[in-house]
Amino acid sequence: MKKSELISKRSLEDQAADLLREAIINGELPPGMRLVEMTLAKEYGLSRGTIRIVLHQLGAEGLVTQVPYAGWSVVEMNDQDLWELYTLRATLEGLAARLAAEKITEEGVSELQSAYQELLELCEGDDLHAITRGDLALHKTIIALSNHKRLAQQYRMVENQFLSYIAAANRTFDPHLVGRSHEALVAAICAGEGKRAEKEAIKNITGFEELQGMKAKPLLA
Amino acid sequence: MKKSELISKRSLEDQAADLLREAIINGELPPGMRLVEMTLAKEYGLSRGTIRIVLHQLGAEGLVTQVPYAGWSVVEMNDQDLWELYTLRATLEGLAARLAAEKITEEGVSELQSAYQELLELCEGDDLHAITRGDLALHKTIIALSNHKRLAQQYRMVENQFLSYIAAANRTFDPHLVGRSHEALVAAICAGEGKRAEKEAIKNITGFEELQGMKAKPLLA
DNA sequence: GATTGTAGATTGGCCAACAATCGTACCAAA
DNA sequence: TTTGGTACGATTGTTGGCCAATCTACAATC
Repeated sequence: MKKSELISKRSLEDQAADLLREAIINGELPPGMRLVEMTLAKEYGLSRGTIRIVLHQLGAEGLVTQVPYAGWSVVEMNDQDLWELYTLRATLEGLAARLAAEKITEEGVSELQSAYQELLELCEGDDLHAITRGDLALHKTIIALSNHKRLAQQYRMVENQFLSYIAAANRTFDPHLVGRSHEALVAAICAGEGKRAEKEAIKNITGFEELQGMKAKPLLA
Repeated sequence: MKKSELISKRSLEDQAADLLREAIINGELPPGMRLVEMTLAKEYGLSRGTIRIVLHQLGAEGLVTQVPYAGWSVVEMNDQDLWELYTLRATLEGLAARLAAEKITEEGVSELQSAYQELLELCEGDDLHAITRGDLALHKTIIALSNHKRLAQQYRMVENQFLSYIAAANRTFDPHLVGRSHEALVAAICAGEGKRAEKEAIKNITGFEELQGMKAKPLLA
């Protein structure tokens, strides 16, 4: 543990960005909600300039949109947006799974296995939000194992937009489907089979896609 | 053509961001170059606050980095970064090619063909920079045909980082390889064969990857 | 040589002000 | 009823100045 991480030295900009991002992802600030610079500034006890930078930041992340001189608002998503998020997420996660499998280590295997075990245990219970978090944790582990900073960043962006939709629609994952459906994926990565891992990762997400009743063509032929 | 695009009403922030981005991509501002807020402000005739937002913007795009209280600088890339850009670009372009093929129209075919023809003609000459631009235009056409805003945005980010490296290394594409190598890709898309288009797109980029003498494992098995 | 000031440069963040623009409500004319 | 204008309030766009926090490099000290 690095000492430097214990001393909170993050800029107010970053901290405020985290809070605002979290609020959007949690659904506290629902899609379409208007965000006024001055109001946020007072709310967070910061100046308008600082908030301004934060909003531009979140704009780049695709969480808020701005109409010139009119104002900021939390993004609203339509079917096209949902489709974009699904296809992108599946593709990025496919790449991550492939890379993770290709460079898997013993340590990586145990990390992955423990994340998977934890998810399975959570699926025994009925705390849907906990299951959702467990599922995300597993996926995040795979992304981390791919050791690809840009991939991780882009995946995070997609995931955040996805989460903001989920929260607004008040959806959770189906616990029966979540648990076992990752078995093949985890196995493929641990076995170091990149090609298969990629396929399984994409199948996982496109499978969920159909669950949502979307009309999109599955990415896996 | 939208009228709104004809009326120049863009904010100074956006215009400045474009200029600065272009300067980095062109290599005018080489990797590692220090960027001082006050200096840029005077240079562009803007206030420090405006420049500040622009720098944060470009930071989110991965073109500049900031060390707290120390300053901004144009990103420098190492082998890991190059590898990340290649893998990500290949994957994104693979998805784009697949989607473009799946929803190709007659109009799309002619757009693609004309971009391809133009590239071929440019390859007859010896203006390397023009060939490079033609190549980028073809790829951009494919991205546009996929009709996927988020994919386009992420591809643009990757491409910009890639270009900033290219400019710094003073590289151009090999005209002999560029021209014909896209034939199969264009054909697959026009034929509406998504799976094949995806494969060809990835092959194209990973082929170039090996050209650069990189040790990365090709994405196509 | 290693450590410890110290000074200058630069960012971090705040504030107040004004300009530009948008949205709306309202009024007038056809 | 519809169209057009206009006045107004709200909000963003942009500026300039200000001071604190921090980094960097270099000098001074042991």
